[in-house]
Amino acid sequence: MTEQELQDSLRARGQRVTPQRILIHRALRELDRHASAEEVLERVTAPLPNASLPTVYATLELFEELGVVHRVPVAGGPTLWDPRTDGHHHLACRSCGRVEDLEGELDTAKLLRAARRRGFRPDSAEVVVGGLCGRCAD
Amino acid sequence: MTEQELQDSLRARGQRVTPQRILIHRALRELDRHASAEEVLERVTAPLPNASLPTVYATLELFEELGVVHRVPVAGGPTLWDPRTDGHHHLACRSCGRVEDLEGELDTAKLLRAARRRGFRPDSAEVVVGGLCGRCAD
DNA sequence: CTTTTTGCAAATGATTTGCATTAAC
DNA sequence: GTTAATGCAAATCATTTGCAAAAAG
Repeated sequence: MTEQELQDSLRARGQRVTPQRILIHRALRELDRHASAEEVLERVTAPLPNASLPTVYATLELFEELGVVHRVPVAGGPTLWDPRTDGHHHLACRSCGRVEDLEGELDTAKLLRAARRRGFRPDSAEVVVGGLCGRCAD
Repeated sequence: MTEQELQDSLRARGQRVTPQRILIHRALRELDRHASAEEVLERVTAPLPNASLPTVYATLELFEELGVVHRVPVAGGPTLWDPRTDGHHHLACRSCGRVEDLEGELDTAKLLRAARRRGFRPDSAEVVVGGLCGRCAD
């Protein structure tokens, strides 16, 4: 998502366009990996020395509602934020906790049907492949 | 997993069999749903009034290493513990945070291959279907 | 000018650590 | 007897809240 699209998305919901929001979005794009709120703040701190964690948290949550980012809950660590907005899968190292994107098709039709049968209204189906990353598989 | 199997599993790793461990395992089986450490403690407190949270946390982590339980990271809440040891999938309500088991087959061979191509040594592939549960889909 | 957003300080909630005591083996 | 496991109190880590000041529209 471009900066212009973010601004449009914000205005469309009556949300204000602030330097913090622009910079947090830019930080996520530039980090180009799953980052924690702390990591985002660090990156935002260079251009905006007084930026605060509460603002980062509030903004990431807002972005999630706007569909700008995905929240990736992590076992035993801070939740990570993923700037990709398309449905995709994840690799999670159970030793170091690292989470990476994983490309690949998957036929989830059967599972989604099972979910609906349970009264659930599904809107995503993502796989987490667990195991050991190359570095930890020693 | 039966109580006997748990004891064998503990002894096989040189771990001691304690009433706390037996009762925490029993609590998980009897709760028969994804429970938080707090909820496990509550249930253990009846037979063992002095049981403590640190012991519950340490024990659940040990059980995870033994493959006795699964840890389910939850966004915006305490991590939940799942007494099922077979690979299975999850439904996660993005409104109330509830997590339920989901039965169903899935061909993950292609994804696992992609994971290995990335130097990853995968040992599980589980789907999280996100959306709204029946109650929250109003 | 009005209302939202921000930053700061403090609060909360979950989980972990240090350490003396207790219990398994 | 030795060593690991437990319970307690206190610490830590991630995240949220209250509120006055600053900034967006």
